[in-house]
Amino acid sequence: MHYKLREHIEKIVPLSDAEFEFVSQHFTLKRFKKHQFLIQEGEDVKYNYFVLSGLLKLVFTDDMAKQHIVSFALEDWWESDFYAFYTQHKATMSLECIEDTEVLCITFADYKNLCGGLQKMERFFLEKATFGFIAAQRRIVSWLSSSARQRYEQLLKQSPALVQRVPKSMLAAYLGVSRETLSRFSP
Amino acid sequence: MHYKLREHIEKIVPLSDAEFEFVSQHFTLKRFKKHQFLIQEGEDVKYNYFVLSGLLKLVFTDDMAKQHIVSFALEDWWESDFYAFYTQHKATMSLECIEDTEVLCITFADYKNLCGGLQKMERFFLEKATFGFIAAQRRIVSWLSSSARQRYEQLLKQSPALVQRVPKSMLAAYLGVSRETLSRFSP
DNA sequence: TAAGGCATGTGACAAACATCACTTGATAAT
DNA sequence: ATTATCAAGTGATGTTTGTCACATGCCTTA
Repeated sequence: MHYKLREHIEKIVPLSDAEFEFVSQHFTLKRFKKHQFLIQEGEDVKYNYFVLSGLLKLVFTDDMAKQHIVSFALEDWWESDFYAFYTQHKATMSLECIEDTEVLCITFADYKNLCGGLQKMERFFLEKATFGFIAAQRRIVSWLSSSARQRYEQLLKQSPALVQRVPKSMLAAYLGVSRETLSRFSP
Repeated sequence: MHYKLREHIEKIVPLSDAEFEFVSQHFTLKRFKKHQFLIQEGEDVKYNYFVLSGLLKLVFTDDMAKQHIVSFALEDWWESDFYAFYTQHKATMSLECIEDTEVLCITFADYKNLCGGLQKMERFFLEKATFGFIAAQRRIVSWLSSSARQRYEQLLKQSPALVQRVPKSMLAAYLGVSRETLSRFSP
């Protein structure tokens, strides 16, 4: 069961059958339909999510009610409002389905328990957090050093699969440009 | 020795004297003068640095030879070209002193050794990486949802100590606006 | 089949920001 | 004491991007 999770973890740390059985017990499977919310701004954040299939967007809504896409989550990604999840505060962002999506959920208590019970999993999450930080910092660098058009072209190169699965208006909300400006980039 | 490091770690995990002695053995103390480089773009990244005193800037230089400040490192911060450090690639950024600075250095081999030898330290670094990621994501959100002027005002509020220690031209390079534009924000 | 919703493109104009050139004042070096 | 060097402010001008308005085409659903 959940062979995708096992393969994902074993890219970083090898697991015996018994160890993976222990890991499995901490997760529950959930399914969501397009447009459903996994996290709503202002509510509690019960889970960290591992995406088995489908596509999610993590959205921040500003004072002008304008929506900004902080991150997309495809297959094999972990996603949540991490600040809210790790500190047990209310959500400052929402997490919404762009497509029908299957996820494995883990509560904060189970996350702690899993890391405490199996050192390999602490190492796994350390690796994930480290490279998550590096990826976020690279995005900051690309903001600092490139124009909106260049960032769009980088995205086309680096994530062609994503580009084909989401409307351009969402890519605009992710890149931080208006829909109209992005529309004028094509030629 | 290195009581600052001990206090810093003990904010997250308590340590016995023997445990801290073990931790200490993995670090070496170095001193640098203003304008010296701890990391040079294109070279190997031997260390991750913990800042005891002073101030560093992590700089990315683009194709137009324009310099962008990815991050400042004050007392009690960890800093390095993390991608290069963790993957043992060549540096893509440089790390330079803004003031005379004292750091504790740890090599990648010693980092691995420390995490393997003392589980608490793996938990410590997991906590650091997690909240480092969250902080980077918040900076992305502020890029997406605010103007240059608003980001400057946020910085003035959130890091008044930093603002007083670095020239405005560096704040501009950190915020991603020109020196001249930032200069016109004051009134 | 008709009607509504959504994604997309485009023109006109305004706002934000960058760039270049020049100046001033403070600090550091000889 | 004099010259460099650097931080910082400011005017003039151009580029990039946002906003508003409207049109088109596609898909869905009653």
